[in-house]
Amino acid sequence: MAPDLRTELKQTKPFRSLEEEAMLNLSRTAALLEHRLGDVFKAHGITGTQYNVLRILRGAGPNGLCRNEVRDRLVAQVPDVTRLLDRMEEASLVERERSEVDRRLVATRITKQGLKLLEQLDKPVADAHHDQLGHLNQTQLRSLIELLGMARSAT
Amino acid sequence: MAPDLRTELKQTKPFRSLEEEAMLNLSRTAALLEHRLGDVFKAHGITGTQYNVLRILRGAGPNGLCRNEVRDRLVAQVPDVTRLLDRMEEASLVERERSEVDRRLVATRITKQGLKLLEQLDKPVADAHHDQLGHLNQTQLRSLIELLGMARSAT
DNA sequence: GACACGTGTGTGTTATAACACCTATTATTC
DNA sequence: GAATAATAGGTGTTATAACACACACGTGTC
Repeated sequence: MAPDLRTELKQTKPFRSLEEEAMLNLSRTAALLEHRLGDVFKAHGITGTQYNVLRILRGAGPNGLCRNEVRDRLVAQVPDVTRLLDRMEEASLVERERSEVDRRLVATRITKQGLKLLEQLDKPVADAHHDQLGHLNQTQLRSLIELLGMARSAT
Repeated sequence: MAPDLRTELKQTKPFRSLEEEAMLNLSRTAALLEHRLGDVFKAHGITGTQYNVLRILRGAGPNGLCRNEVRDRLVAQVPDVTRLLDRMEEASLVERERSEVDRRLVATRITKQGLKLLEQLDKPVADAHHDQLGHLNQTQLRSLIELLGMARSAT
């Protein structure tokens, strides 16, 4: 049932190592699943990264977070958080206010409209996750999560 | 040792489902590993996607492949393969020639320079793979590959 | 051989990513 | 308390991704 990546990509040559095979499987799987998930976000006018920011800010509460804190909590590394937030502010999903205490800081908060959008997305996103990974049982999901965690913990 | 993603991202709320946790782990792991691998490519003036194209064309041999065949074999989905190949042709890594048999087709082949670059990259890329995933044993790598394959095979 | 259709490729445009650099404010050192 | 470093944020520019569209060629049908 589980398709072999080499067949999937019509590759003629075998992988040179198990590490290489794992890395390519990882890239392809992430790209495929993110692409499908991206369709859900796109239907609501945002990108996956923007969805991530909204969830981070919802979790942060009414005080909001400054730019670098948002950056550090993003799942994927984004070098230009300023303009990402610019676009979201333009879309009225977040609001920003310079701190009075430390005038270097700019707190970013999620707006009511941003919260509303997130609520609308909660179910379709959960459905998409279930569609894509629901056929793995709990043991398999836990094992996958564990192995991915190990993969990130290279010395 | 394997870090918990929730801690890693300073998340206050638990994941809503195992599927969600697996998806986020997948995205983050792929982004991290691809980013580090990207540094290797960047040091040689190309991107990860371009490296992928070179490997595809090396595997295809002297007849080359047409654009859509390249597109279908790419690990990640790229909508604009034409200009990707334009840039690589500009860099003398590939060459293109319109087919005499079917004048719609344009065969793309890897050049000697492209082959040379690939050879230079073979070792550093293998090293990077080993650095990043070498601490997993064979059983773990096979298990990871198997689970990722299953994740791609959603109905 | 004229027509509709499918396929392969390329183009125009906009949005975003990526990278290097710059400014403002605060903390630190002497 | 003046100089220096460190931190937070923003800007300018280029490259690439993403999307819709248009053109060229081949195939099948009548």
